[in-house]
Amino acid sequence: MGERNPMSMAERADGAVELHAHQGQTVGVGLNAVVVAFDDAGPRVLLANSGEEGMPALPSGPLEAEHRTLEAGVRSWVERQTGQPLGFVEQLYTFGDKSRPGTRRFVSIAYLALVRGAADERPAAGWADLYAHFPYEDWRDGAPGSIALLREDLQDWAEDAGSGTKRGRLARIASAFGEDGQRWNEERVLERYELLYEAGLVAEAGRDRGCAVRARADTGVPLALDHRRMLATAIGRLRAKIKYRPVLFELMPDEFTLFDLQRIAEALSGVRLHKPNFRRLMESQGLIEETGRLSTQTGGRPAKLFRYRPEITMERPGETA
Amino acid sequence: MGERNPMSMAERADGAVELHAHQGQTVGVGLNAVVVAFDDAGPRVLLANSGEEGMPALPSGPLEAEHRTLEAGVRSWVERQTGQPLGFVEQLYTFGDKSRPGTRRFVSIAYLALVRGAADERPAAGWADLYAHFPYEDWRDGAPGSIALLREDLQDWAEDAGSGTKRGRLARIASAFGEDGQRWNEERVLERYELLYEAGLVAEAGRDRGCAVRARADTGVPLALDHRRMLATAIGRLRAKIKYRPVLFELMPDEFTLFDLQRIAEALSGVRLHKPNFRRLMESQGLIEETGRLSTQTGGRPAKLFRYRPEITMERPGETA
DNA sequence: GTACTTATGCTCATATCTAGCATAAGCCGG
DNA sequence: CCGGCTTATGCTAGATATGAGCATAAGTAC
Repeated sequence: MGERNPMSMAERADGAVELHAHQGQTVGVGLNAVVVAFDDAGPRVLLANSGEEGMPALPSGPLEAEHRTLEAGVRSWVERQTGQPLGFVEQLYTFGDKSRPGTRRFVSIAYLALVRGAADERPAAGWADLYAHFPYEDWRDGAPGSIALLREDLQDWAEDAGSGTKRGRLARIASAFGEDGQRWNEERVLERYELLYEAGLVAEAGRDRGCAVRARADTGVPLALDHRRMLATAIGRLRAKIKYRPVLFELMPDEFTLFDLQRIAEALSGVRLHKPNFRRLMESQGLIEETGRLSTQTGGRPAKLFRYRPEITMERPGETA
Repeated sequence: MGERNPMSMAERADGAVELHAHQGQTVGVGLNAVVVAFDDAGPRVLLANSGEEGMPALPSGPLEAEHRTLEAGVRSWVERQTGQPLGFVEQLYTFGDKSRPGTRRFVSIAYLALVRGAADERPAAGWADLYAHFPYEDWRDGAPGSIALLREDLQDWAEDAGSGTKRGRLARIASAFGEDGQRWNEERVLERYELLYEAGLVAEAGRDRGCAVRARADTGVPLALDHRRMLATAIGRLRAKIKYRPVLFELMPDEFTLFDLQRIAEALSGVRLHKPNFRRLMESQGLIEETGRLSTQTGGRPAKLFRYRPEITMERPGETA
């Protein structure tokens, strides 16, 4: 229980904590970052080394006195741990449930960050394939192979319950995985992950409850603590946000083709888009302009290069959720 | 920086109430609630008494050991301070900037809550008129009287700056207040409040900086600390959310007419809606059903009474942002 | 030059949103 | 009982956005 166990504040709490708890508790505040980028291999997430059971973890650290703002604290920790400076940063969610009775409470404030380029430019940092942690979220080449098995596993879990619970579970499964009639809603990433967790189909569930995982389907590479839940929250938020805010450009280089843009939109949302429509949408919004140059890297007809016009957007960073 | 261990949150708990990080940081975690309801007089927000300069404050209190979850902590504090039990609760944002050098850091987790009925049923609690704090946000009867003067005040503030800053300020004003061409976007509540704060046009700005407020326009009743900012965040989120989630029903009685529903939607969003279109939208979504009864309270033709069908929605509470 | 690849532009059908108008069905004062 | 008032309810035309397919342009590889 020593230094090796990274976020084990909970276990280290001394008795004084509980004794005086009625006064308002001893609370540790942690900052976590889901840093997303994109390279030739696809969407990536930045991971730091961790101790806990060897599972990789998000970059994170405690809130410190020098941090003028929470956001500054996140930037500082990520850069210290991975060398990666952050561009766009936005608060995601604050997690603070009491983990186990008798353990010390820990509040974790999770952030989403987007950076340009990943392994290409900064191979030192620990970039991982985003979809390695959520294989069932990638529908770019049609329904993932694991999805049928996954549904069966979930079905079994629903069957195990009493009729009341069972109906509720079936409804939630249908809503999250788009079963009857409804179609796949790519934004419900967290809903899906939570179902899998409750159903005991992800490794974290087995770890936290000390029982074996009975999943036959591939439910992805686990992360330390509740970091995969944070990642799910981040992906869901990002998938929703790219539809109404120009966040995509935070991932793009200075110059790009419309198809580059589309590839990234598809990679993040996990679904294929109709090319002419995507192009029309982008051009109609007035957020980009031609640079006048062409890209000959296409393999076919050269594509016009565009640049983002940040003047258009004057969103204030941070809490504009 | 003795500890290089990236995730060394393992700091000793040393005081009864707060954590001393080795950098000397102590953190208190507070919970705040923006509780919104609706009565005959319009939209209301629940306020608790406060000490600070006599300004009213949101119900709030420190996170305690008994609170199993953050949300449970919020419910507990609101009920303790105002007697009001909460229904729908959703996390809003976590504020944690260092207020003044030398002061202890405080992290505040703000929640949005919706309850049915306000002064009607529970006159003891401190319900205040929501738009008393944001008079310029109520466009139900056309542009508020203060808006022209407000724009002039903001204009003056922009003029005061150097040309670079000035352009930025003008752009932000135009974006937030919908000046040239753009029309009023009712969701940008926080953006507007922050502009007014920066421009020194709200009482909190004068209070925090110790200088006089030069506003000629009515910029609303101030709240303690940064509570009006939280309220602005809540209103913005709520205005956005009623468009794509059935949150409106959290404010409604069991039975209501379509026009009742519309009045509340208008009260929250601060703009008038087209009656036939609102009605069509509500009826097409399948979220409500007729009870078979009629309301004769209309003053004209009696209106059909409806009830909400919660079976339809199986949103998980909490983090489904 | 021919085959292949990707970019780009256009059109049509379908949903959704906006706005105005017409009718229904209660109340009220005579 | 009647006309005038109020509010509820229903319909429809036009504008705008979305979804999907097809035709053409302009490079590369052989």
